[in-house]
Order: sequence, then structure tokens, then C-alpha cells
Amino acid sequence: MNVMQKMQENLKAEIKQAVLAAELASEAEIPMVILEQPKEKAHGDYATNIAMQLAKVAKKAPRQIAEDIVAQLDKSKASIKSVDIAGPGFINFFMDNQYLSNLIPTILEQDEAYGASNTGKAEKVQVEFVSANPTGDLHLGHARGASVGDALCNILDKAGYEVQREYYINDAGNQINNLALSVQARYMQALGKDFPMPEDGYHGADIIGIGETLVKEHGEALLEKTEEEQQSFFREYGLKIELDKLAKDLAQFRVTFDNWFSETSLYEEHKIVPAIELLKEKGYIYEQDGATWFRTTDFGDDKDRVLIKQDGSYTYLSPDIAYHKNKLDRGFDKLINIWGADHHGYIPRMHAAIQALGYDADTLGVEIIQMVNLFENGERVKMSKRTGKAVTLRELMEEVGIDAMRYFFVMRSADSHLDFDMDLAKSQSNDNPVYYVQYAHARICTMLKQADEKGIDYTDYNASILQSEKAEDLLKKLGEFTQVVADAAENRTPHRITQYIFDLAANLHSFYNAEKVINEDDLDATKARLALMQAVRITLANGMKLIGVQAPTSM
RNA sequence: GUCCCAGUAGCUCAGUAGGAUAGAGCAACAGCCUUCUAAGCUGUGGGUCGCAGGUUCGAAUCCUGCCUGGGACACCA
Repeated sequence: MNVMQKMQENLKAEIKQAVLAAELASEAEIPMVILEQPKEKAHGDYATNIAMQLAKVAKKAPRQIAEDIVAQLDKSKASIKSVDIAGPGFINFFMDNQYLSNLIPTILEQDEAYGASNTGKAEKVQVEFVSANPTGDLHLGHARGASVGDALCNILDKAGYEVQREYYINDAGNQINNLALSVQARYMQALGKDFPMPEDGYHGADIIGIGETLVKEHGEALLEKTEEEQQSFFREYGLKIELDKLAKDLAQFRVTFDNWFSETSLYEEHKIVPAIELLKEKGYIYEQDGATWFRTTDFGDDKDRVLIKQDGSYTYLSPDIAYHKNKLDRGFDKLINIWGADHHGYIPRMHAAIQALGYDADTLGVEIIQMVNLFENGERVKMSKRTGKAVTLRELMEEVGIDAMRYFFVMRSADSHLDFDMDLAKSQSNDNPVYYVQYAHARICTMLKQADEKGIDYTDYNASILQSEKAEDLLKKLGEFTQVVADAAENRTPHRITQYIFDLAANLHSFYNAEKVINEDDLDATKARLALMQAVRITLANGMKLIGVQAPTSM
């Protein structure tokens, strides 16, 4: 618990004590004390609506209740400077902000660890994300999924969860056969032969490249293999190339995984039959029309789902159930899947599967990433998977840069559509929020460097000198960071972090324009401000790290 | 037709598990560089929170109906 949280807990305890002392309610009747931070500064640092909540129990007017509570408060004990009663019965607290100066030593000492908490209680969480089919390049939607997933993992980790990042490789279904056929066609075409692409083939340029590489490496030799051998060869070869490329692109995008899980392994290790058998034992399986059905309607799904088709093959749901059973068997307390919007219809049946396997529905949380629309020159760039003309992750990294992408993709809440403005992302101007935040960090670095060059050592700073309004705003903002990270983790809202660092950067710029940090005529104040700057720098850097954005020392 | 997500300033979006006069950024307008980076700061204007009911001390937030946009509704993956 950091300084800020400790102070809030003190305040809550003191309010509760006052309610009891005023005999307004019994211990059991007191609702949870909620402190909020008012938007208006005039409403204090914190406010509580407890008087309104108690109106029914105490059978008194809220304002009267508020006065009774205030009369019983021990101000000094809870570091309260003054108290107001306002509006319908809000109690506004103005805090003695002396405590804020304790923040700086805390932040400087914790450094890269600042913002960490044990909110997650070391719960084991697995996050599965991206999981794009290894049949082509990653595109815009995957990039958003990767950004959000990675940021969420970082945030969960910071908030005290034990996180594993996993990529599920869809290497077993039809799409891989199509990949093999597509590679074959491109190989034949590279040999100059007239060979048709399969109907559902992958038309991406990358596959053409694979065909050309194969010709370089093998010439016509592959033609001597049997058709079956060729299929198997093209399949393995294509898969390996595609996977290597995915991993490489993602790594460049600063996204890595702890585990790459192969769907095929579920077949090879015979995991699917036992999973279905388990559901059968529990009575959720029935046969009809020659197919095997899973009664997902028992768990609120619209209709039951087929697991084994008439022809004896599995639907996609079967390996998916086996996969999730496998995840749960690995001992995770919580599973999080990050899916594209086009998969949201799958959520009810996966929740059904989780429950049928004997777990609470909320053991699995599914985050839906809404679509990304790309805009360039004010116009929407149309994308088509068919023609392979979709904008790829790699192209975008080259064109707009990784920092801007990472920032933009988590900037909005994941479940709302995102308009990605290429021109804005590319622009090196104050319109671009990434630069705004990075610039704040770079500015501080410059100041710290200059102080260093002037031989100013601020290790013996006295933070309590920092009394200006701007300095206090900065300190308050700094103090919120740990709680913001914890909230972002619990609500799975990485965009909170971008909002936070943007606000913190704004406070920094505002401070910078109001006060000159280095003033050799007033060394005490200079030292205190330098320590403050270092604390802001650390917090900004930690925040940026959570969303995968670099913190430049100069710009 | 059924289900999911969204609808908040001219544009792009926040809105902290029901709270006070609904907030940012961009765009518009007016100012600030002999001083640590102007990629910055300060100020002004801008709203029927899609529409209509309901719940209560109090609703952008919860409930019902409707309108609009997007997505999903396979024994595809």
C-alpha cells in the first residue's frame, strides 16, 4: 500500500468512526464508505456521499447527518486540513498535503517498480491473444489485439498477478490444407507452370515469396515427390515460414509470448476424445441426426452445438473445448481470451464449455477487440482479405512507427471501434498524443542532464518546500498511479494507462511553463524541483513501458 | 427475424461500478519564446448525453420500448 492509499484508508476509517460516534447507525448498518475525487477543485480532494446514503437509516436530512459526522471527525488523525458540507449533503475533504512530499522519496526509491501492487494476490492468469492463423501476414486488427493483449499482460503483472502469455496456433484445420495447396500453387507458378490457386487459397504476397524461395532452394526437385509427400512438405514448410514470420513481426512490435500452443498437439496427444468423454459423463452430450451434440443451452446459449459432424470429423468447437480444458488443467485461476469482434458469437458456447467442465463461467473472461478502420488523407482505406491488399502490421510499423501504433491501439477502450488516423499517427506534432507524452519525458531528461552538468546534486532535497499549486497537482497525479494500474488490471482497461500518462504529461508541461526548475540562486528549491522531476520521469517511463511505448531521453 | 457492441461538443473519444455546474484532444478564436526543448503553455466559445417512458433524494450511467450504425447468427475455421 502506498502513501496515497494509506491516507485514503485512514480517512475512510475516520469517517466510519465518526458515524458511530454520532450514533447515526449501527456498525452493521453502515454502508461501505466511498471516497471519490471530485472533478471540481472547489469540492476538495475527496468527497463522500455517506450522509445521503444514511438518510434512510438515520431518518434525518442528509445535510444534518453530514453536520453530525463532521462534528465527530478527528481532523488531525486523518490528515484533514478542512471540511465542507455542500450540495445535497456531500462532505468535502481538503487534505493536509504535507503527506504528498513523502511520495517523492517513495517513487525515487522504487524507481522502475513504482506503480506495482499486490492487488492480484499472485493469482495465476493466462492471457491468450493474437492467435492469428499462420496463413498470411498480420493485419491491422491483429495489431490492435497484440497491443491491447500485451499491455494488459504488463498491467496485470504490475498489479501483482502472475501472468502467462500464450499464442494458440491454429495448425490443424482446413486452413492449413489450404495453405499447403497455396504454397504448392505458388511453387508451381514460380517454376513457370500454369497452376491454379485453390478456391479458398491465400493470395498474400508472402506466399508468392515462399514459392520463389522453394524454387531457389529446390529447383524442380520437389516434383519428384508423390502428391502426398508434396502436400505434407508444403504444409510443414509453409507453416514454419509463416510462424517464424509471425513471431519475428510480433517481437519487432515488442510483443512476445511465453508459450506457443499448437492445436495439432491436441490431436497428437489425444486430448480431444477425453474432453468430450468428460462432458458425456456429466450428461451434456447427446446424439442426433448422426452427429454428436453438446447441450450448451443448459448454460444459456441460443442453441445446442455440434461437436462431431455426421462425417465423423470434429467441429472447431471440439479442439477448443479440449484446449480450454488443457489450460485449466495447467492450474490457472483465470483465463483471458482476447478475440476479434467477429468471434463474439462464440462467447456463450465457450462459457458453456467452461461451466460444463465444472468451473465458474467467469473463470474465462473474453475481451472483444472491435474493428479498426484505417484513415489516410481523410479517407477510409478499404481492406480486403481476398485480394491480399490488407494493410499489414509490418507495413504499418515501417510507415507510422511502433510507438505511435502501440499508443493508438490502446488509446481507446477495446470494445469500441477505432478510427486509426495514419496522418495523425505519423505527424511529429503536438496533435499527436504519443509525442506529447514522450516530449514530457524528454524535457525532464534535458533538465536533469543540465542540472548534472552544472554539478547540482539533489540527493539531499527537501520535498516539503514544494508548495505551489502546479507542484501539488503534479504530486497528486503521481500518487494516483498505483491505483490507476490496479484499476486497469481489475477492469481490464488498458486505455486507462494512456489517459493517465497523457494527463500526467499535461501536468508536467503546465508546471514546466509556470516554474523554472533550475535556479542557481535558490538551490534548495531547485533540488526539491529536480527530485519532483525525477519522480515524474520515473512514473511516465513506467506508464509508457506498460503500453509498450519507448521513453526517449531527447527529441 | 434473433443476439452482441456502439450512439456524449463540428470531428475523434473519456466519463472512475447512480452523485454536485457532463470532461479531454483536434478544429475555431485571442494571447505567451533575449529565460531549463513553442513537439509546449494560458484563456474564450461550443451539449436536448440517439428518441420516449420508468425506477429515486439524484440517471450519460439501471429497467422497458423504439430509431440509427457496425458485427454475429454454419454439422466453416
